Amino acid sequence: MKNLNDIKRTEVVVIEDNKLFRKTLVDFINQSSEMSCINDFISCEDAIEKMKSNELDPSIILLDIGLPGMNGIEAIPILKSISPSAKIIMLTIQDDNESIFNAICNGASGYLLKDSSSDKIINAVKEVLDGGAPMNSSIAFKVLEMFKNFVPEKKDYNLSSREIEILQLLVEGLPKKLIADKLSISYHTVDSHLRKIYEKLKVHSASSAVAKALKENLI
Amino acid sequence: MKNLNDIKRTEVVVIEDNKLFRKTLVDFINQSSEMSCINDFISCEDAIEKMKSNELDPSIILLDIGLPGMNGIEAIPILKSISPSAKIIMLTIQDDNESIFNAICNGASGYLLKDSSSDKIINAVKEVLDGGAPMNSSIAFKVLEMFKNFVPEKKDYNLSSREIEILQLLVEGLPKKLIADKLSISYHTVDSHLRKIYEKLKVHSASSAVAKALKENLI
DNA sequence: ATTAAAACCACGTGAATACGTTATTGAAGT
DNA sequence: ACTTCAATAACGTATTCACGTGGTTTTAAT
Repeated sequence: MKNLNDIKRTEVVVIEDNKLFRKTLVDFINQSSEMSCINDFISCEDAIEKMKSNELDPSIILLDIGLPGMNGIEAIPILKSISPSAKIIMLTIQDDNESIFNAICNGASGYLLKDSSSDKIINAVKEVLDGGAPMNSSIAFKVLEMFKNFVPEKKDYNLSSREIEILQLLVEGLPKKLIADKLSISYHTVDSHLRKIYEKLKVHSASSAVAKALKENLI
Repeated sequence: MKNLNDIKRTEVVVIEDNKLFRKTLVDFINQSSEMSCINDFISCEDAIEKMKSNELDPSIILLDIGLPGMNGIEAIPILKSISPSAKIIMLTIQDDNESIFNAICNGASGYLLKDSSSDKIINAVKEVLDGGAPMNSSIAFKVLEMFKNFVPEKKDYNLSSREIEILQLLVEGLPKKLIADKLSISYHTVDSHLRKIYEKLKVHSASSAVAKALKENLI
């Protein structure tokens, strides 16, 4: 029972429906010298209600996804609104892209699988407090895969730099005349550049050119 | 000196210009029982040449970014073309978004900072072979940040479903008349829908509407 | 030096567009 | 019952557009 009050321990909240796993987690946290589990909940609804009324403000929330009632992902933004400074670490068996994607977009700070060793979990808490985003390397792999999907490989239409410049202004919504003004060139020059752009992109309207430019990252 | 030939060791190649760090890495790899460093290079040019002529086919390439001559990021696709099954782990001091982004897009399988412990590096190799993508949690954090930037939070412009339908066709590059034909409605109806869309999106041209629709994922 | 390509400019025409204004219908909400 | 609103439709007009066709100048590569 030494060192209990020597330093301010990191306050952790656990939200997990499985009784055994929850107990294991809580015990593990309390056994460490740096952390203390100030509360544990069986559901998000419970956590949200108690955190509101009791004004709990943990530094870390360990959150399962597969919970009865409100699932962990939906709970993220709500928990964040109650306790804005809390960092949320997902601790779950769900490792499908959809879950990972939504957790990230909702603002989770870390994503571990439940089969992680207790050491890893404790360590993840430290890393999150340190500004990191701990995740299993298999999760990281999926994130990278998704990431790559977001970046379309750009075909090369051989646009000159001037053409790209004009395409950019077109994407900004400027009509030919204003493009001409902005570049201090004649309307007719913009016109002939645009024709060349249409030809290269194989389109026949400004809208199509804009769509192609944005979809294929030409700008 | 036992166990040297008991099992097939994972063949690793190191590309790193700093002599001391390279030696440290190589020694560490060779001291482990699972891996063996079959070659180490001071530059990408060196590695590419020798790997081509000697038909080296390592399972893992540890690759620095900040190399004299060709940098590590440019080298990724070349190394992959020579040795397609090789997984590449970046091991570098560069932790700017640009470098991370490019390494990922070029197909790196892992991304560690040089200050990682040797244990972590050895472990990363195992994780990569296991289909994971090991990375420091600070790197992971940056990846998540970039990831979130790719997913624009969509504002709600209160477009009706019909308006969205028409906006989609506009994005496909169809002129009003063809949109009308496709939906079997009058040109004038499309026209008035588009006016409403422009009004809601606060734009004044088809191009701008297309740009906004694509940038903000309205479709 | 010659060639090629990018960037520049001009005129005209028919088509398409943006927008003011007005109006009918039917469904959803109060 | 009343109102609001999406969806439909129409007419006119000034503006902008796409594209045919004709150029010049500047820059870069051979």
